[in-house]
Amino acid sequence: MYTIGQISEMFNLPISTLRYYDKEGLFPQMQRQSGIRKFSENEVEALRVIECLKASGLEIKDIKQFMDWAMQGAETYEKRRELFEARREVIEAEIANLKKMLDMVKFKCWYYETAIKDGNEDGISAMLPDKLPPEIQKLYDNAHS
Amino acid sequence: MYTIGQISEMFNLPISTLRYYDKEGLFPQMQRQSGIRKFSENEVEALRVIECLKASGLEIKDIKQFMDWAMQGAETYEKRRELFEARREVIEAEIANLKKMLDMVKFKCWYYETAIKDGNEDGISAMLPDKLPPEIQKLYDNAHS
DNA sequence: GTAATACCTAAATCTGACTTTAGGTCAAGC
DNA sequence: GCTTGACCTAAAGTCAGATTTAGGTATTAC
Repeated sequence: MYTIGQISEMFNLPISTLRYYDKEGLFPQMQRQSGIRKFSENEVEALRVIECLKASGLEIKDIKQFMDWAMQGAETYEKRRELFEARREVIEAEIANLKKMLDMVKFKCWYYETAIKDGNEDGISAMLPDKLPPEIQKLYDNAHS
Repeated sequence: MYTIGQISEMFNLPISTLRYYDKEGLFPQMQRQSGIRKFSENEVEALRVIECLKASGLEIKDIKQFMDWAMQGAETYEKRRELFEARREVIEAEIANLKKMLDMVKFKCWYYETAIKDGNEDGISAMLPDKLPPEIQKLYDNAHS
């Protein structure tokens, strides 16, 4: 059993955020001892799921919907499975997009390193759009596809 | 040269968003013809950089700062390089985190598939935390590390 | 016994990133 | 000549996700 302060440190989340999540109904099982929240393993696992659904772009109200389904038991297994299948696709798409953005950023790192060495961007401009060094060309092409 | 409507379709961004970016100073070079915005290759490339910096979590005002640096020329190469180096670290960390979240989501997909097959969660509970099928155990361990 | 610390609530406030509203210009088609 | 469509502005409005404020309780430390 943990206090809200311990959970705040454990997950590196402000206490106010944990209270806000509780108010929004994201810990439907949480117990209290004379008004004070008691976070058990159940809430710790809930918080891991919350972080994961949040990272996938799900809104708080939809995370609450999931928690409500979880309270309803076996009859909502299918809905919950579908939710996670959908989040899986969203996260996979987001990783793919970030990899593309990362290639743009790596290209820009090379770009400014080179501009600093040269003192200007003229040499780089002359190599655009398809006469860049092979490794850099790959980054550039992916970032511009 | 493109109109705002063409750019809106090209980048799948609302026209109001493009006007907002312009108002915030993200297209410092943009020309106009009798009041109407003319997006050139320069602005198209700026928009690719905006999308990339935005994906890395940078705020609009900091993207504007970058555009201001770009207008100042060679004296800000080093600042711009540092910015992209920092964004690179942020994006790499975000990809690593999303991969962990993805493992949690994959674990949950398996969890509910299995619960549906079994009609309950009892069999799964009995395997937790370290007697899951090997592939699933990997997902679970990574998601809970 | 009183000061510090950790918890509590309800309600107001803040923030960033848009989006909508209300009103206007301008060129093309009928 | 007038309607339609695509553009324009400034200012107000929206929204999610917190965070802050203002007040209170309860336990421990000195």
